[in-house]
Amino acid sequence: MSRPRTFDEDAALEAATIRFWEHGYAATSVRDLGTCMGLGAASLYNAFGDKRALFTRCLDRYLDANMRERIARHEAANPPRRAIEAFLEESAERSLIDRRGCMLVNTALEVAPHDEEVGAVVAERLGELEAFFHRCVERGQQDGTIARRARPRDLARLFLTTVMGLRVLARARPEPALLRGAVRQALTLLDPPAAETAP
Amino acid sequence: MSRPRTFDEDAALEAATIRFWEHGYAATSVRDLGTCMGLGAASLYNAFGDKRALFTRCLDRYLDANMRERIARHEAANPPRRAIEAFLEESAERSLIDRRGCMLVNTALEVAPHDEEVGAVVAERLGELEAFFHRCVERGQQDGTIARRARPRDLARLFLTTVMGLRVLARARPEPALLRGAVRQALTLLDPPAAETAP
DNA sequence: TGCATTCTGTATCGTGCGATACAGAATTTA
DNA sequence: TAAATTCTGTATCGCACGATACAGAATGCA
Repeated sequence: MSRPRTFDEDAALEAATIRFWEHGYAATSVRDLGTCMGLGAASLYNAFGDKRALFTRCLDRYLDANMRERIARHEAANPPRRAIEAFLEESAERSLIDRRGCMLVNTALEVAPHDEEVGAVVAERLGELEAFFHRCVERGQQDGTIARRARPRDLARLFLTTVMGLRVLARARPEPALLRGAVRQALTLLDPPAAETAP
Repeated sequence: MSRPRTFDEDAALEAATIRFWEHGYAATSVRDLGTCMGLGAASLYNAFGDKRALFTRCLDRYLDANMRERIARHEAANPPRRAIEAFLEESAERSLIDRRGCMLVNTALEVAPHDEEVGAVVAERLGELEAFFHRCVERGQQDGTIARRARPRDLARLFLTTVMGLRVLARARPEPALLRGAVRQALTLLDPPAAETAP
């Protein structure tokens, strides 16, 4: 009943997500959003509530399409050790290619400290990423591809920290050698003691 | 000649720095600054130029009083390996105690991507921190306190990444076990191969 | 066809922003 | 003491912000 929408809600959300991703929360105005979504102010408020509600929908959308997608993809396609390697390497390469950075990291710094609800979402998603690393380390240690000397909990914590750090560094120093070097060094923690790796 | 200032420029800069540190660049208004600095708008603009010029002075000030001070202090008081350990541990503890996070990290994400000059300052300071780690690793490898298997360049890059990552995580998950675990794991890279540390 | 309902475009609200104008107060130099 | 210069408090500029009001357009249902 009644008049139907003349715009594609999903496409509009996608456009808004990109805008928030590129410019952050505060620096994106409702007029910016309306323009890039192709909506008047009335349609925007009618369909999505206020700016903050739209942002949280975009954040969830981004995290599903990026973080969760990446975890699932690497975990499905690779054995545990390789999944860790692939995730970290992809994080570095994405940071080098895409100047927008990571919306999760941007949000963790800009919004999370001043917004309890957003903060909880960010914390939960960081927990998911940590859990991914933790699973992979445990399984890799079981199948012998990952050195057993490290505690899975701490290793997962460091990998999580490394991903966050890569995203920050990339914003000011998008240098391949820097990011790849950091990843290479982090991944040495997976190697067996090595000392004499020879047969 | 002429009427002298009735305020302490250094104290005013300190107050402005704290404000920018806590709220970031965009979310700090010139009126906020005037209030916390105890200045009218005219005095503020007369003494410091516009908002952006004041910010860059505050950023430099912050980095001198924090990052450079910390590097110098740890490097002067400790042998190289211990300097790295102390710096990373202090980074974690500061992140846990001080909810403001690190102004360098905040700026790297909020301002650097949209401001070439600020971006150059951030990149240069990150380079200083990387150089500190690099020096310590090289010296520690020479005096035998740091394992020789790692490349100093990559190890320095990872430590830099770790510090950045800690600051991000702390904003959304200020959990001692998380930050300390990551630091503990990063520092194992300094240990000799260890192979069978067991009895 | 006509009523109820939901969309959409436009105009506008009140607020706070960065920045400036200006007059008067305070100080040095002559 | 008078002139010149620089500070300071206040008032205000034009603008963009997030949000809303309202009338008209478009649909479903009776």
